[in-house]
Amino acid sequence: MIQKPKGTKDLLPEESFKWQEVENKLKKIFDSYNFKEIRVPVFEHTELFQRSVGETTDVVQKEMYTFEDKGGRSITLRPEGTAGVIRAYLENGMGSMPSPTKLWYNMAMYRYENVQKGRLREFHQIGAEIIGSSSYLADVEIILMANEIFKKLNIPNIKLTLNSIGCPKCRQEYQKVLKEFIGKNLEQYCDTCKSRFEKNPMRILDCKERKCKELNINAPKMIDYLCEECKEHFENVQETLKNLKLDYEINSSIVRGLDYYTKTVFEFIDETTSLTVLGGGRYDELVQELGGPKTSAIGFALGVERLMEMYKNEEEDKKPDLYILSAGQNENQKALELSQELRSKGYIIEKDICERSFGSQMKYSNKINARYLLVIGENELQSGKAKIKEMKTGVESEISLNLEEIIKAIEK
RNA sequence: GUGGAUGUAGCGUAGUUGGUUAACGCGUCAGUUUGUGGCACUGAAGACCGUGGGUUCGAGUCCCAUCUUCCACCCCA
Repeated sequence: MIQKPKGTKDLLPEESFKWQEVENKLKKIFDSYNFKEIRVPVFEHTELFQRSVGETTDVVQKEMYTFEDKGGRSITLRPEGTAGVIRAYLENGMGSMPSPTKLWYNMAMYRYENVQKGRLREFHQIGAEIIGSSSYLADVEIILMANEIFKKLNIPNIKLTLNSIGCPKCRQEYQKVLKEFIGKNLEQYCDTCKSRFEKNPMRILDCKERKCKELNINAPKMIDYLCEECKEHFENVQETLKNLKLDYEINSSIVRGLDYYTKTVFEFIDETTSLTVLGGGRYDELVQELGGPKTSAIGFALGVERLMEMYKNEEEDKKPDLYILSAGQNENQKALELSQELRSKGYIIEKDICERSFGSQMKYSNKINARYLLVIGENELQSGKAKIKEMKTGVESEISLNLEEIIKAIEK
């Protein structure tokens, strides 16, 4: 038997219904903030991700599904959503539409990772982006909207953590100080940290090795080296969140795994698994980096599979309103006609399509939890009268065999 | 990429120190029931025991490899 590729998942009806429920709820939230949906290609030119996500990141270095197509182009299955969205924003001239542009997406992502809990090779992210605002108010709006998701879905034990990683200006200054600090004990750090020292020293603060963590305890913090503008921006964000009574925690070790982030970065963490369910931040340089005009932006991405782990179904999938039981050529024909008419009126109708026996159809109608049962046999066809039965109570009533009467009976 | 565990019908399991046609429960389908479901009873279908090698007269049981799934590291959503 051929199995599905490693790190992929089949969504069976029971679960896909749960996904729909969540998707519908999120759609309502996005609508209420006036975000519009965007859909972009699953694959892009590899260069797009190299330029945006960053050449030195793990995502680009070892996790991308990259291949050459038959025309010799280097193509990559998207490992994240923002790059493609910004590319589409620029390519379609969305910058000349009323600004800011507020977009959301729900797309599959692809990363060649080692599979484990909450980690797949094909996974889904629901994300949102505000393009064209440098104000702290945009930060607040995107964080509020993210927070709304957990509230509306009744998901407890979610912690919001915040940090600011500054802008290229203050980061340069900070990195100098940081390198000085780390440089003193560089020998004691792990190998990956050592290799990051020159290219991207800030990533060292994110190392989970116990030894490195200890060494980092007294490391200078980015927030202490923010330039005036970044500092004020971050203070405004915090001030506003406090006024809104939205709890958060400053975590100076959040640096995010993608290079394009600036200023505010944040993560919503599931405290029971300590997995990041939603992560995001500001990216004021990315639009320019991808060839557009200087444009500030901020966004987040939510791991759908991770969210689903925490979400408890609130509704049940719909059951058939009516099962029409029939046996015999003419009877089947009548059942088919009635089914089609009822279906076009929006009712969920099930009928025999296997030419099964009376008894089998009875059992089947019960198994699929049909609300009502209508029997069409020889007698009914001749007399024009039929019995319709409410399955739950077993109560039967006689009706004329026509649309109006059937609808009246099942609407009861 | 590194380390550890796992793998028997759709699902959950049994399978005794290697020894004939791989067992059970649930589920599926059908019959008892050409005219009313759930219960019960009867029967049927469904597994080359993850895959490929090897050891052996003989392998679901032992060995090797490989894949999958799960866990940890790493990284991230």
